[in-house]
Amino acid sequence: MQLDKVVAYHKALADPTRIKMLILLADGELKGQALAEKLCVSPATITHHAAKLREASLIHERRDKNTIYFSLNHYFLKNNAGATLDLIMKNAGKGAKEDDSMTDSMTEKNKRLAESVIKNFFTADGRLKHIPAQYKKKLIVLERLAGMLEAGRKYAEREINEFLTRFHEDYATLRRELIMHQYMYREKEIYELNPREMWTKWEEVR
Amino acid sequence: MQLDKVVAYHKALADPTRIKMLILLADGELKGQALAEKLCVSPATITHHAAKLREASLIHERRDKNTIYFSLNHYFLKNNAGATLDLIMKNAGKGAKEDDSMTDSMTEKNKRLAESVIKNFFTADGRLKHIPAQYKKKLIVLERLAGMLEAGRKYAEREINEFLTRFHEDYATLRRELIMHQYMYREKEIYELNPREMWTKWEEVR
DNA sequence: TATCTAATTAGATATTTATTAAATTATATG
DNA sequence: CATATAATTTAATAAATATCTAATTAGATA
Repeated sequence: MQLDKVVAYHKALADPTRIKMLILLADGELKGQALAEKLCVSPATITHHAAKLREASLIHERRDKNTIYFSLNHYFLKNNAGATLDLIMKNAGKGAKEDDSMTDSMTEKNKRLAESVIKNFFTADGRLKHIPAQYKKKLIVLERLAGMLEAGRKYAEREINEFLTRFHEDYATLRRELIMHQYMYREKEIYELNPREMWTKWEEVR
Repeated sequence: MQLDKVVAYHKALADPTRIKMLILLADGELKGQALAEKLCVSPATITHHAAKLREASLIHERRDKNTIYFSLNHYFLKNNAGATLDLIMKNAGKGAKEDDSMTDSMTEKNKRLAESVIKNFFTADGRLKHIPAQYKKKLIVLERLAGMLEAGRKYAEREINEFLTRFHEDYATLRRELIMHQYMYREKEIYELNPREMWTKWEEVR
C-alpha cells in the first residue's frame, strides 16, 4: 500500500461523524436516511461521508429499489490497520544516502537485504529456521512464502496449513501474519492470495 | 479509548508529511532541522507536525542542549492500530433504542451481556471453555482476565504464561490478544498492565 | 552580558473539508 | 405520463489545517 492510500485510509477514519457511521453499521446495514436521522445530519452529508468511507474500502453499498443500504466491510476494517506500520517500516533506511537518485540505490539495497534474509533464514532444503523478529525481515520472509502460492486460487484452511508446515511447525503464526500483512485474506474458511498490487510496496514514498 | 482519541490518532496519520516524518524516524532519532531539510519544509512546519504526532503519542522527544531529538514511539505505533476496531465493535448495538437516555440502558445491556458471556465461556472451576470468536465477547473475556492481574506490577513472560495457562492451554493467543487490545503491554521481556483508563471504554460515543 | 543556535510561537494565507439548502437524477408506482 | 421517494450533485459557507515568514524564547557559550 502506497503513501496516498495510507493517508486516505486515515483521513477516512479521522472524522467523528464517520466513526459514528461505522459504529452504527457494526450492527448491520442501514439505509442513508436512517444514518442521517440517527446522526442528526442531512442526507447530503451522509452521501459525502459515505464516499470517503467507500474510497477507503471501509463500507459496502447495496441498492434495493430507490434505497441504498450501507454496510461495514468487516474484512478490510479488521485487516488493514497494520498497513501503516508496514509502510513506515518498509520504507525505513532511506536516510543513508543524500542525493536524489536514492530510489534506485535503495531498491538495490533492499534487494540485497532480501537476498541475505532468504539465505540466512531458510535452510538448504527450503525450510524456515525461524520467523524473523525484525519487522522488515519478517515481511521479506512472508512475501517469499506468499509468492509461492498461486494467484487467484482458493485454498482450504487445511491446504494452507499443509503448505506452511513445509516451512515451519508454527504454521498458525505464519498464517496469521500472512493475513495481517495483507498477503492473503480469508473469507469464511477459504483463503486466497491478495493481488500483488495490494502487497505493501517497497520504495513507494517519493 | 474514546472517540476523540481515535479521531486524533487517525488525524495524526492522515497527512503525507507526517507519515514521511515517521518513516524517517523509523531509522532512529533525528533533530528538528534534519527533518526539515530532508522533507524540504521549514522548521516551523516540523514543530507543527511534531505537535500532532506527540499528541497522538506516536513520537517521543528528547532534549540535548538546544537541540530536540525526535524518535518513534514504537510501542504505540505497533499496538494502537486495533483501538479503532475495538471502539467500533464495543459501541455496536446502540441503535436499538431511539431516545436520548440510551446510554444508561445500554450500559445495563452490556452489563447483562458481560454476565452471560462470563457465565457461558468459563467453566465452574474458572477455566475458559474456548476463546470467543465474536469480537465483543472476546473483549469481555480479555477484560475479565486483565482485571485479575495486578495493576502496576511487572510480570515476566513466564509468569504471564503460567497465569494464562490456568485459563486456557493456548496461552500464546491470549497473551497476544491482551496486548493487541491494549489491556497490557510488553517492553523487552517484561509485561505490565496498562492503566484502566487506557482500556477501550464501553459507551464512550455520545 | 552579548551572542549564537535550535526550536517555538504568532500572524497571515491558501487549501481542504464538513455542512447545508436547493436543484437534479434514478427508480418505482399510480 | 405524472408523481413520489431516496440519493446525489451543485453551490455556498464556515471551520480546520498546512505552510510560510518574522518575531520570540530557551539554552549554551564566549
